[in-house]
Amino acid sequence: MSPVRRLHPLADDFIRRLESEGHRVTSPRRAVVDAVSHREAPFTAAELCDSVPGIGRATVYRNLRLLQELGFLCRVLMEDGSPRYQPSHSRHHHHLVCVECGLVREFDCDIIDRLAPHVSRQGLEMVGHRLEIYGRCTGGCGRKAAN
Amino acid sequence: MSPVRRLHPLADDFIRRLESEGHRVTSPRRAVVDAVSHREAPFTAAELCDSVPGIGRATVYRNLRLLQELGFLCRVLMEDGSPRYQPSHSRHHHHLVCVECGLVREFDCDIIDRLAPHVSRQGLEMVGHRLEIYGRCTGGCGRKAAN
DNA sequence: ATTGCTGCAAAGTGTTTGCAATCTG
DNA sequence: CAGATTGCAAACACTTTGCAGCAAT
Repeated sequence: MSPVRRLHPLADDFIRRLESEGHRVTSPRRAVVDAVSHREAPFTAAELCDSVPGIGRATVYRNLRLLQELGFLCRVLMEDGSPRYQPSHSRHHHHLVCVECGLVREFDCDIIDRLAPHVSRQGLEMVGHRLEIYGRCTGGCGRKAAN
Repeated sequence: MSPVRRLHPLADDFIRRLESEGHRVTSPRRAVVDAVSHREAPFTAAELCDSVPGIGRATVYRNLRLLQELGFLCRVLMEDGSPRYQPSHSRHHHHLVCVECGLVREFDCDIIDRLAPHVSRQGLEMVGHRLEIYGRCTGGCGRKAAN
């Protein structure tokens, strides 16, 4: 157990879900979960490493993957294809990515699923998709790669 | 100049466009363009390197980038985020990617652009997007990562 | 007491860069 | 000929892995 510092509410939820799925709650894992929970804008793996000093890169990556698998985090691809991570707030959604400040909003819409028949006509049975929309915050976002 | 072997018609077109834009047509470049033109399924940079033996990796990468910039090639992201390349046949399109055989079809539709007002309501002025649809060839594709 | 988790360092990927030599236009 | 292009190898950036020790349950 050890120093039980106060956790972000989201982190608290994640921890509970980790426990309930039989994963061990270690102190490094707790730190990663907590760091992740505080993020507003999507972050890179390297940034996450920086925000949990003293914790090994490998551990950060391993937990990053675990959190993705459990659906706590989603991976967002930036315009150049590089991945960022962000806490996932809803089950299925797309991403609105500001190319200026890097902010990502979730965006719900089932428009793609409605393409299924159209796609099927092209000879493909749809099993998934990736949609990211890039743009600029209207009204100016100012902040650069906010955090 | 040197050994002017017969080129794929598409390659021929690319070469002409390269010339007209002031790029030099060297023999390695010609080889890359030709190799690229023969591909049906999307390929990785490594595969392209293999198909132009004797030509440096760096050269392949540099030309790969040039061809993308000129719009001859498009980059397709597979489900895991890894990039593949494919000759681009139309200006704007999305991709239908078979997760079994790796085949990629182009898919035209302006559905995303029609989301613009909706997105704008979320505070983002859309400047671009990425849409890839994953699925399985109906009727069975058989071939594994064709090409 | 198990056995999952961690840290380290090494090994992988995949892509880019510095630079001298080479080739095109 | 000037300047773009190439090849090589080294450098990079990012992520994974092997393994021995540690710690949560």
